Amino acid sequence: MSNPAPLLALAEPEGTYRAVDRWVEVLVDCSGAQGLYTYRLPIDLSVQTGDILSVPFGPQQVGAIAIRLLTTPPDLDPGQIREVESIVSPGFFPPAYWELLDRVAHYYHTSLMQVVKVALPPGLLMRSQRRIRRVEGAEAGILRGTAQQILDVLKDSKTGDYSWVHIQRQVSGASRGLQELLKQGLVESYLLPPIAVRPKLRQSVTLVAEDICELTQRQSEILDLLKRQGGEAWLNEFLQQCHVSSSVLKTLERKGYLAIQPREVLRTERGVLTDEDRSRSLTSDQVSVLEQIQQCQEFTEILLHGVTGSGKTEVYLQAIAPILERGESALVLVPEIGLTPQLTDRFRARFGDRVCVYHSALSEGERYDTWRQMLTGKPQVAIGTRSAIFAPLPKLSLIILDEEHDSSFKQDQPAPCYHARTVAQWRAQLENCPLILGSATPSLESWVRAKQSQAETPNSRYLSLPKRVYDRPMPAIEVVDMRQELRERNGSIFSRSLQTALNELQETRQQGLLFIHRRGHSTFVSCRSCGYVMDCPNCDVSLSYHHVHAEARPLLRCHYCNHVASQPSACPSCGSSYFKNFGSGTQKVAQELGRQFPALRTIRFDSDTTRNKGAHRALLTKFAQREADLLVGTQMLTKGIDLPQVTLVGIIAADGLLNLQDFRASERAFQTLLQVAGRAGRGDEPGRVILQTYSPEHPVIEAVQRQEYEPFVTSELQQRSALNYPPYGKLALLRFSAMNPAVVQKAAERVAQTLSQSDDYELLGPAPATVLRVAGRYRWRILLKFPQSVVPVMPDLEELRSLCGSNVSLTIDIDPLNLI
DNA sequence: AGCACGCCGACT
DNA sequence: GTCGGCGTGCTC
Repeated sequence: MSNPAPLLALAEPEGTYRAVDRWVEVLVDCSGAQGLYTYRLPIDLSVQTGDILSVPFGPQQVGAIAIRLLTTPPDLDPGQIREVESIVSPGFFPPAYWELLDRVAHYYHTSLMQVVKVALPPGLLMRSQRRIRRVEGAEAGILRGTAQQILDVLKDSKTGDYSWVHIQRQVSGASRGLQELLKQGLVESYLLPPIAVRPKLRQSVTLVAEDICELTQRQSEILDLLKRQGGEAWLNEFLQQCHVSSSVLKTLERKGYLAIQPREVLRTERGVLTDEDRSRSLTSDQVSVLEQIQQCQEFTEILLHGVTGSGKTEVYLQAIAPILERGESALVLVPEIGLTPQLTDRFRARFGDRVCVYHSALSEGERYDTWRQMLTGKPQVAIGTRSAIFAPLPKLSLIILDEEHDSSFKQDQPAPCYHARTVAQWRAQLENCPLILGSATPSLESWVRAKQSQAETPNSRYLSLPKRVYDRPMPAIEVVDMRQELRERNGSIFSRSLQTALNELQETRQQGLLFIHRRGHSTFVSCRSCGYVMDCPNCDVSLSYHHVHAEARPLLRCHYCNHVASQPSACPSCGSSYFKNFGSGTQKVAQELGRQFPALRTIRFDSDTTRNKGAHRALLTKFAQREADLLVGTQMLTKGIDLPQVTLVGIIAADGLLNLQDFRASERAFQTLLQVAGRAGRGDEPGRVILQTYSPEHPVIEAVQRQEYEPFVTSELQQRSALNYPPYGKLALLRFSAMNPAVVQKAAERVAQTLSQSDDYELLGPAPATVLRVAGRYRWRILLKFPQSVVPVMPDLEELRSLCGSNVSLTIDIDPLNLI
C-alpha cells in the first residue's frame, strides 16, 4: 500500500525470531572511548548498520552508531557483554556516506564520532542526564558558600531538581558544594535515561478493506468518504468531517474495514506562500554556462564566476530543474540561511514542496524531521548552511556552493574544523556528480584550482558570467578621500558627496544602503581625560557600546563572552564625566544620520537588530515595501540582498577592513567591498557607490574602484606564492588554552620545542592569541606552514597532547581561516 | 561524561 | 592513623 504525501509511514522493523545470539559493534558517543564496542542484540530488536542506538556504557546510557553486525561470538568474556537498550532512530547511510565521514575525520584529525555529530541532527545521540534533587525533610546545618548556592538554585525549581549541567552553569566551583550536600544527605544525584528526539505521532485512519457488505448506511458513507480522500486521513480531522463519534470508527476498525494507528508527522518548515515562479529567459552567457554545466554528468568541479547581478541563481534553478525531473536530488549550500530569505523563497516558488531547508535555527524537532525526510528516498532540493553538506540525500546529482568565497563555510569553533567547500569536493567525487562553486569574487583557492592546467586538475572548469542581466551597467564607484574632507573642514563622518547623495535619495524616491565595517574594537568606551578603557572582566577585550533607546541607559557588552555591564556616568578610574564611546558602530552612524538627516527614514540591519528568528526577513520586507529610505548595516549587507530599487551604496570607512593583521586581509577586503558595491543598480535605474577611505591609494581600493578581479588576484597570488601562503603552501594551526596563563605558555613552548626538530614545515610561534583571554581561558597558538613542494604530514596530535598536561586543551585547525 | 581507584598532604 | 584533595584510566 502506498502512502499519500503528507502521511509518512515509519518503517517499523519486523521482529524476526532468531535462535542464535547476535552481536553488534558500535561507535559510542563518549570522548576518550576510542574504537568499537560490542553489544548483544536482544531477540526482539532488529538492528541494521547505520542505526542510531542507545546503549549502557558504564553507569549511564549513551548514544551509539551500529557499525558492524556479528554472527560469531566476539573474543570477549561473555559476562562483560551488555545488551543494546533500544534503537533511537533507524537509518541507513550508504557506504559512500561513511567514506565521506571517514575522510573528514582523517583530514581534520578528529574522531569519527565528532564528525558523525556534525552530520546528524542534534538530540539523536543523547546520553543519560545526571540530575540533582533535594531530599525532603533533611535539615541543613552550616554550609559552605557553594553548597548554599546550590540549595538556593534548587529552591527555584518547582520539581526540586535540576540537571547537574544547569547547576554547574549557575554556581562556579559547584562540585565541592555538591560533595558536601551529598554527604549530609541534603540532596541526591540520579541518572535520568536519555530522551531522544522522536518522530511526532498523530492518530490516522487508513482504509483497509473495500468490499462493502452488511453495513449501515452511515458506515458505508464514511468508508466512501475515506476512499474518495485516497484512503487516508488524520483521525481528528476525519471525525469532524463526517460528524460522527469515534465509536463509529472503532466499530469499523473492529470489523476490519479500516485501521486507526499512529503515524509520523513531519514538522518541516513550510515556506511563506509565494506565487509560482517560472523559468526566466536567459542571456546568451547564461545559456552557454547552463549548457556546459549540463554536459557534466560525472564528477566535475565548476567555478562559476559571475559578477554581481549576472543571474547566477537563475542558472542554478535551471540546472536543478531537469535533475528533479529525472528523480534525482540536488544540494545547495549558502553562507547563512537567515540572511538569504530571498533565495529560499525563490527556490520554493520554483520547486514547491520539493525544497527542504536545513539549518541551525530550526528547532530540534524540525531538524530531526527534515533529516528524516531527506532519508525517505524522495528526490528533493535541500538548501542549507555549512553542515548541510552532510545531508543524506538520495541520488545526489548536483552540489552547489553559492558565495563560495564566504568564510562562514569554515567551522573554526568545535572540532572538526571543516570547510564545507573541501567536504563538498570529496562528496561530489564520491557521488560522482558535478560541484558548482559560485561567486562574484572567488576565493584564491578556488581560482587557482579552476585555472590550473587541465593536466593538474582534469576535472575542473572555469565558467564566467562577465555581464549583468538585461545589459544593466555595473555601478560607478566613486572613491572619496576623507583626509581631503577634513582638510576642507568637513568633520562629519559623511563626506560632502555622500551628504548630497543622501539628500537626493528622498527627492528621487530611491533607496540606499550604508555599509559600516565594525572594526574589531571600534565601539569601545574610554575616558578622554585619563584614557581608561572599559574592559571585560573575563576576556582581554574592551567592551562594546550599545545604545538601546534614547531614554534607556546604554549597555556595554563583551562580544566574546556576552558579559553585560551598564555604562558608568563617570570614569571609574579618575572620576571624569568625559567618559564616552568611541568609533563608529552602526548605532553611532544611525544616531548621526538622525541628527544630520532627520527626514531620512532608516533601518538598522546588524546582528543586534536581527538576532530574533525572522527579524531578518521582517526588516528586509519593510525595506522592500519602501517603509524606509536607507538600510544601515555591517557585513550582513554583503550577503544575499537583491533589491532592485537600491541605487545608492555608501561605504563609511573602508579602512578598518584593510588593516587587519592577517595575510588574507586584502582578499577579504576586496571581496567584501565588491560585494557591497554590487548591491547597487540591480534594477532599471543605474547604481552608484560612494566609498569613503583614508587611504585611497591602497591597492585594494584601486582594484575595487576599477572593479577588476583578475589583475588584483594575480598580484595577490604572487605575494602568497612568495611567502608560501595558501593557496600554495598549507597551514595548520595549533590552539592551546587553559585557565592558568603560565601553564598554557609552558605547554605551547614545550610543543614548539618538539615541533622545531622537523624540517617539513616552517614553525611560527608559539604566540599568545591576539585576544589572550576569552571567558577566563588563556590562549596561545602555533602556526605550521608547509611548503608547496612537500606532501604535508601532520604531527601526531596525541603525542603533542601528552606534552601538555591534562588541564591544557590542544586543538588543531587544518587550513585555518581565522588566525586570530 | 561519570565514576572508581589510587596516590599524596593536613587533620582528629 | 584517616580523611579528603584530585590526577588517571576505564566503560563492551
